[in-house]
Amino acid sequence: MTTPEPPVRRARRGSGAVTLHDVAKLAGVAPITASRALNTPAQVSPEVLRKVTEAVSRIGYVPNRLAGGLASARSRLVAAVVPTIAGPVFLDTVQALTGALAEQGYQLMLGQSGYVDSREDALLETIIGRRPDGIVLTGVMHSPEGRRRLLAAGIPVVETWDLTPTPIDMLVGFSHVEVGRAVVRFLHGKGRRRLAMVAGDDERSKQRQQAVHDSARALGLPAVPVIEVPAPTTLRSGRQALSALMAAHPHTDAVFCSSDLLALGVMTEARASGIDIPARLAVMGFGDLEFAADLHPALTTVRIDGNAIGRQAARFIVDRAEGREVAERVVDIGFSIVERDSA
Amino acid sequence: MTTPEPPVRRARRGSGAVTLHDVAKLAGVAPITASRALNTPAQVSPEVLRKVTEAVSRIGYVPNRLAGGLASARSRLVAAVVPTIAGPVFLDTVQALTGALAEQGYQLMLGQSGYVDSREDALLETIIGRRPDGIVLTGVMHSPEGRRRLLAAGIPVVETWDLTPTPIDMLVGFSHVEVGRAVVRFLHGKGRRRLAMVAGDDERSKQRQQAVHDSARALGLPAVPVIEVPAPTTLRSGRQALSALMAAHPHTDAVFCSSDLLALGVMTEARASGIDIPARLAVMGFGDLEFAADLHPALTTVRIDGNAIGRQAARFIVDRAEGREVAERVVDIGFSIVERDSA
DNA sequence: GTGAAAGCGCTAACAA
DNA sequence: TTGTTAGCGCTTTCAC
Repeated sequence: MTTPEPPVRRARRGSGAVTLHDVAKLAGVAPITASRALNTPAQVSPEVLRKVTEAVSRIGYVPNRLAGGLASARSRLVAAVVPTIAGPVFLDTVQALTGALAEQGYQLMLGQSGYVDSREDALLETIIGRRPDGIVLTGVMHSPEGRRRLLAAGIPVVETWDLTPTPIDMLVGFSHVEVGRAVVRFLHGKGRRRLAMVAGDDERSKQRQQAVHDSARALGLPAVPVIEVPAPTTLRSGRQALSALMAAHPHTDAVFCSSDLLALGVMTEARASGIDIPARLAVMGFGDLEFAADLHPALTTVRIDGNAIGRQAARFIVDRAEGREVAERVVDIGFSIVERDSA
Repeated sequence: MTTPEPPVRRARRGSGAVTLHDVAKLAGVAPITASRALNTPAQVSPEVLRKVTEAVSRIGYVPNRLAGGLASARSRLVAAVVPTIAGPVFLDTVQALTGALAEQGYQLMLGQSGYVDSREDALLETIIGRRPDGIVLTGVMHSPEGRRRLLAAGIPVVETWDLTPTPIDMLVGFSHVEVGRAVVRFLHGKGRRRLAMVAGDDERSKQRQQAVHDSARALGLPAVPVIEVPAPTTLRSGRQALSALMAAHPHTDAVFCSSDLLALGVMTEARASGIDIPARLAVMGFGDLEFAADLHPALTTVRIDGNAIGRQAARFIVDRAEGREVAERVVDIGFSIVERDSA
């Protein structure tokens, strides 16, 4: 007579990977102690710390952050949304963000809002599904519906590259209106009177356009024609825009472009059609990308410190994730006009 | 007289977020059924599907992918490593990768190997910790130690932008040796005899250098001087390189640059010092970035389809993650020489 | 087609 | 300082 078999425990086999359990066993401590040794080493005795550290390197343990994130409700993941990564404008910001986050043990997930047929809500859904500790919106407009979902999910949000009057949460940017004004003052101060703009069709560009328009009027300058080009801006659209501009407004003596790449396009077209820069036409860019200083003539442009924006955004999110209250939720990173040869 | 209180269950409160349990309750089914309705709708009855779908949208349920990934050992996360995101070379690849993965419900994590004081093993550790379903190495060299760790972790690896003889796992790229040969043949065919190179100091560039050197010798051309510039390549280093080159080798009649940005720098410097392109000096780039066609003169360059590389890499990884065996693990994406005006 | 039970690997809460 | 217990939210396994 046989005793009834106990129910067969068909335990799900783990992935076979080394787990914290293995470390703990090898070190002769409880798993939680091993966990503490790794996460808050100050809380364990030097002896335990040593044993755990040794066990970790002996068996090549790499903590499973999925499990850690699930248990602690802190994923150490940060999402960044850009219109497209292919435009050079936000690269510095993304780079700085990635780097600064990595230094703190956080990682960046990249989302592109401008990608073909990706509806905003689908993007938000994939992002929220990862339960990131924060989300950085860069050069991105978002629907009221999107704002609500983000807020509802309780995810800290940093908006960047703008200074909206009603931020969702945190904000690091600068005033595009001020940029518009400063550029008009600058060009006016250089004796330019017939200004024009070549501008991308994004929201921030529109703000600068409006400011340029208003400032020009205030200074008694003629109306400022605007050639709109689709975002993302390219060298090609800069060339086309200048040729359209000169056809319609041949007496233009200064062009403010909404990106350095557009400015390069304008300069390229100018050279191809024998327009002297800056004698006949002043050209200003926006962004101060790395190449701006080395163009010929060197590009006068509006310097935006994308790197600083990225670092501040990272600081905001890490502070919030670590439970530190963020005193000032809005940082104006400012801008400056870098005067070179093209204007 | 009071009955003894049951032991207080201080259950850890959930984050308060809506879970699959809530959906199931609302739909009147078991959680696992709700799970199936969402993940494998073909397995449930239309009636159940309807109820679950409705419940989801009613309470705004967003699945927790951390939990899902932990339970299923499939994170639907893919890591990409680039030297730095700030250089324009790999942008198309990263963009295509992000987009193609997003379409399949996967997400991209970005890692930069060239960031300050980030040791390779630290980067690998953070990546492996997320248990990604795949990792894409782009323009990145990796130590034998790194290869072993990746392999040991069982993570599918796609190397890109090169055709190494001993791939770790999967590979999508092209032959830099062939590029070097083709460029020399092309320039030789155009009657150029005194070739030179301006080259970044990365490994792939070295392969092209060697090939150029060998091909030139085979054709009986004089030795090809190389001006090395640090990676990432910039417009500025292109300018400096040309001026150094012309000082040392004034009779050079063709320059092959290891990036379009370098080529733009060379062209800029040439113009600044009155060197006519292409009459006096032919210039070739590498990459065929978006701006190349619109330069003045339009840049003759080696076209690399970074977008296709990204899409193929995504396909490799998704195929593997979905359990489809990848028949051919190496894809040569090829290249072509785009003849324009500069050479 | 649907469900109960168990567990993925980790950490919060409590207790000692 | 260390350990026990009970989950985090989901999917696998097995059974019906």
